Amino acid sequence: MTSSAVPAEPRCLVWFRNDLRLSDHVALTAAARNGLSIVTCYVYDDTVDDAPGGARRWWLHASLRALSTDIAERGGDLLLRRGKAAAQVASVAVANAVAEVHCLKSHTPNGRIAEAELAKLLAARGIKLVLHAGDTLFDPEQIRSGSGQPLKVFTAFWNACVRSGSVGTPLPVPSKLPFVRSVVPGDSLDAWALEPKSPDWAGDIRAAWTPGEAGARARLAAFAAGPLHAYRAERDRPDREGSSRLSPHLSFGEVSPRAAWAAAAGRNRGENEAAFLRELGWREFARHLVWHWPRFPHESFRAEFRRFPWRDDAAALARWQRGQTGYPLIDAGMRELWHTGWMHNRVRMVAASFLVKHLLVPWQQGASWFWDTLVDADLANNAVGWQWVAGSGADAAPYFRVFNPLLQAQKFDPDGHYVRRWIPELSALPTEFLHDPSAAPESALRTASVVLGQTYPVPIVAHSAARARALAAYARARGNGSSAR
DNA sequence: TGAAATGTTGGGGCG
DNA sequence: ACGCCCCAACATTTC
Repeated sequence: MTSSAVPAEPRCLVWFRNDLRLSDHVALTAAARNGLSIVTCYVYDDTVDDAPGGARRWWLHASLRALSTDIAERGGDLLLRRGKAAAQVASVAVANAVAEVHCLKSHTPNGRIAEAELAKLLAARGIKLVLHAGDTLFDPEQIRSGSGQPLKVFTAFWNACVRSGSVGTPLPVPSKLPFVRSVVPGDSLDAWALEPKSPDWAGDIRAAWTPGEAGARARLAAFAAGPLHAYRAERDRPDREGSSRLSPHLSFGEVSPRAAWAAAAGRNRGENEAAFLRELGWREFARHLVWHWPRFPHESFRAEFRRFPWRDDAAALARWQRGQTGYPLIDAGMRELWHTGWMHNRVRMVAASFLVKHLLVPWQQGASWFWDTLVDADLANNAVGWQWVAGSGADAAPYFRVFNPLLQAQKFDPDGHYVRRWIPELSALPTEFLHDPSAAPESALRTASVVLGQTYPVPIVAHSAARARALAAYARARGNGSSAR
């Protein structure tokens, strides 16, 4: 195919990023209103350090296929390009002689760099770049303290958000979308080979999820009709279907935060609706922090944690990754993550705390594993979550809040359904011993065919000793801090 | 969006 | 009747 064709009519370009939807898409809606024909594109940039990990590549493949279909049904064509985002978008824009490029504004360091480079490339050709704020409910740049500073405490941040105005109604898919084909060719999705081939490890993930805008809307509707009504308490129960499971859909932008807000913020907003909206608030807060502190994803926000005596323990990290720590709740979570690309939030907190505090492994190593295995991995949420657990972040859990995996299991998986589901080798143990097999009597282990150290590991560390070690390490880091100041 | 150690209180058993 | 002890239950402090 040649690329010399000149478009017959004036065009604009909509660049899809982490916003793989047609409804409530402010950039698409703006483009649909400006009277120009619309070319659409997506760029897969795997040259950046926050390129999608394995689980997200699988999801991206399915989601792009869904978006391509949705666009094709409306007479369009999603052009696929691979490489540096700014260069690719600019080349598509120039070849199609577009007047404007529309996209949603990013909050990540790499996203912002791409926008700046793109603006420069386009300006040199007289093309306008129009950035739209549509990835958050409230523009994270605009929310400030009374003295104009960015906010470091969640509650103050969320109060400022809520005070700043009401959240708008989600936009429908534009009724008229004058899509046209690009005059230059793109890649085929299959050629990107985003799906695992040999071995195909995505079987369980495929069964657990329906990527794409339609799947996202169905999930939101099912959540709003059911679990939302008991969300405040049930969201803490990994043994039940109490959470929204919207995170991967939100992270790819298959559903907008505004649509999620609208599903819970309507009439009779009670404690359950408020609790869900508050979780959307943490997503906003994470974007706010990363916007104002672009180093947040990479280094500890609080200085004393940059000199923390972390351990370089590849063996411990590997056991944590594989779900072989000997603490059933943690191992169940890590195996749920590996098999489904997702882990219940309560278990994420306990498992993350265990890596950082019981094993003293730097939070970045845990964040990196989550990045590769979570289908919902999001740069801001991931870093803010890990730093919250580690105690190194803004408005973080105090360092001495060390989760006791046994107590957490007894409290949030009281009947052991969650642990039994993911650790079948322990499933025959009576519930009273299930969460702490190393304390079970020999007879119970024998009856359940559990041989500690063989069929299931002995705990990698003893809880009380590990807790004491973590507190001592923190005291050392803090002590160093005050003397070095 | 903790847990453990420590302190306080009050009922009941008992000499 | 009274003081003493034990200890569970609850509250506070500390990590």
